[in-house]
Amino acid sequence: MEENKEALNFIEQIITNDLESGKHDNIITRFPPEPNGYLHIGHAKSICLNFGLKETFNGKTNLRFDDTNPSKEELEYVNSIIDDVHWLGFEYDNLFYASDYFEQLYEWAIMLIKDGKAYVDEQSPEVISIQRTNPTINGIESPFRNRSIEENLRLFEEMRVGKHNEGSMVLRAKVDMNSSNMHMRDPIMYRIMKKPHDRTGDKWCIYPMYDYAHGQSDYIEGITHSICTLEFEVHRPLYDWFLDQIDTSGKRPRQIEFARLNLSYTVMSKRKLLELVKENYVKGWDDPRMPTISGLRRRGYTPESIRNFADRIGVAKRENIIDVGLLEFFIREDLNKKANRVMAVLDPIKVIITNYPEDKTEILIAQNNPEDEKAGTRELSFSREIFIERDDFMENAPNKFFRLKPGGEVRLRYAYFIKYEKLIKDENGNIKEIHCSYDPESKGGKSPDGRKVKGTIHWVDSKNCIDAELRLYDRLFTKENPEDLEENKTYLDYLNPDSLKIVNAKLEKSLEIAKIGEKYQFERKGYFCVDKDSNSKKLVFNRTVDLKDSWAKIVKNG
RNA sequence: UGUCCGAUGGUGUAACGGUAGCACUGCAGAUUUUGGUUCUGCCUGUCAAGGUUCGAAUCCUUGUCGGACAACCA
Repeated sequence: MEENKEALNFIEQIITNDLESGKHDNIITRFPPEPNGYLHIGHAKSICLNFGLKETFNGKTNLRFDDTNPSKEELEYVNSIIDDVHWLGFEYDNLFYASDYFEQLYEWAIMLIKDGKAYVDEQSPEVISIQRTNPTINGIESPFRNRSIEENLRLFEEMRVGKHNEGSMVLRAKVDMNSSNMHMRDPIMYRIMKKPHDRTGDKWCIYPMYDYAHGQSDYIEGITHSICTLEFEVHRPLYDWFLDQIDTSGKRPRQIEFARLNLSYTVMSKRKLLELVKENYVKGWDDPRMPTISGLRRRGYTPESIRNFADRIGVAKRENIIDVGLLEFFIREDLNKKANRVMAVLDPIKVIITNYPEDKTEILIAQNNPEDEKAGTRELSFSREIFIERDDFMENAPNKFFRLKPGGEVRLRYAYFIKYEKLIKDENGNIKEIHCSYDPESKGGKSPDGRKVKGTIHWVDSKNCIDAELRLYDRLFTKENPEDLEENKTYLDYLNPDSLKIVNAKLEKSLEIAKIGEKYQFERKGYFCVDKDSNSKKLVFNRTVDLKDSWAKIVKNG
């Protein structure tokens, strides 16, 4: 056997080098979400990356909430994030909060002031912005930039104790007002925000900004490789500048950026996802059409399928849009192995088997999963009247249509061969029922004379079936990249009006005891899972994904 | 416009100066009691132009195209 040597992505290569060179003996990564929304599949990529590094290099990974802005953050989000990380199958070594470090951060800020590297600015956001000008020309220094250390110390202390109003002053780092990198033009370290914090209560009314808090938090935790997305690339010089102020050993966290995940036919920004929820374009963060982890979970996706997906898409620095079809491939692959098969008729039409005894019911044996011997078998009831799928019959069928049609014979899965006899229509010409005859010799789906029947269709016994609501989902947006806007449009203009279709289906009786979250393959129709809206009176299923359908392709391509 | 980053089939991602490979998609076929699964085969690619070299996707130069940044958000 050839050794299966996986190619390393560029981050793994950096880490390998750092380990070989002796820069680090072991590595620590972190996943640092802000608790201001639910995690989505893009976060899953980051989670798999960070926790994957821990596994590959036998290191550690912390979950750290970047909770530096109490005006946007909520406990609900903290809890959902913890759930989602666990559900994906990862265990963090430590659970931390940036707010754990507020006191240390404050002390370092004092130190910076004492070093003459930070100052209190009393200008408005507008003025500060104007003075930063633009990257092509030098900035303008704040008139407060060079006030005395004593005054800075006094004012910063006053900010902390709440003596000043929100927006009246900020603490700024004294970096370089002429830098071509705007983030270096005296970035704001602290702002006044008189809002209680979920974890620190009303202890603080000043809160550190991301750029200041993030790197220092990494440092406190001993993070070796601080992995973030590409848009933070320009922040890196500032990340390093802040670390320069507290450490010169070189054994410091290193920020590495990679390209975030984009998926076709959906949006991935938290702001937009929040809007979809708040404005009721979807029914909550876990709506199965959402690209959130909780949405995918409810839709019927498995953690394995998402992890396999994350593995396969790789990690690089170029912008990308991954075809949502790839995600679907991985859930089909996983469910094909795991999901038991059952029969469900989504759009039922009645078939009467005229030569089958009126009061007879028999039990047939069906395989639960042809991909898995151990899945066992189940019993199916069969009688004179059954339901089949409306589009499994065609009155004027082309040659290539090998389901039920005049003059044709078809196999009822695990049951009998049946032959078309006649059609009963209502006064409007709609088909009411189909009359067929069966071959009693073909029980189980095989005929002793060995004749071939090309088509096999699914069915349920009309006397012994249950009703259920099926929610058939389609992509949420009609445009491959809903953020690629045409004139005068917003991404909302590309919402797919048919992203959810609800049908009432007939299911085989065995599904009666199906439990919330259970996943099935409805043969020939797709993978479905039991939704939490189910109750003892009514079962509700979500369609996770349909099956590949080469007949649909033939129809489509003529 | 200024700085930074990136560019390999339709979509992603490898190749670390030495045969451009893999996955998905697409197409064709085989098998099949799911038009599913499985199996086989095929199509399509190094942004451009120069240079270095026996040899360049890879190194250098220039250009082109795409992205990020100019929040008291993260």
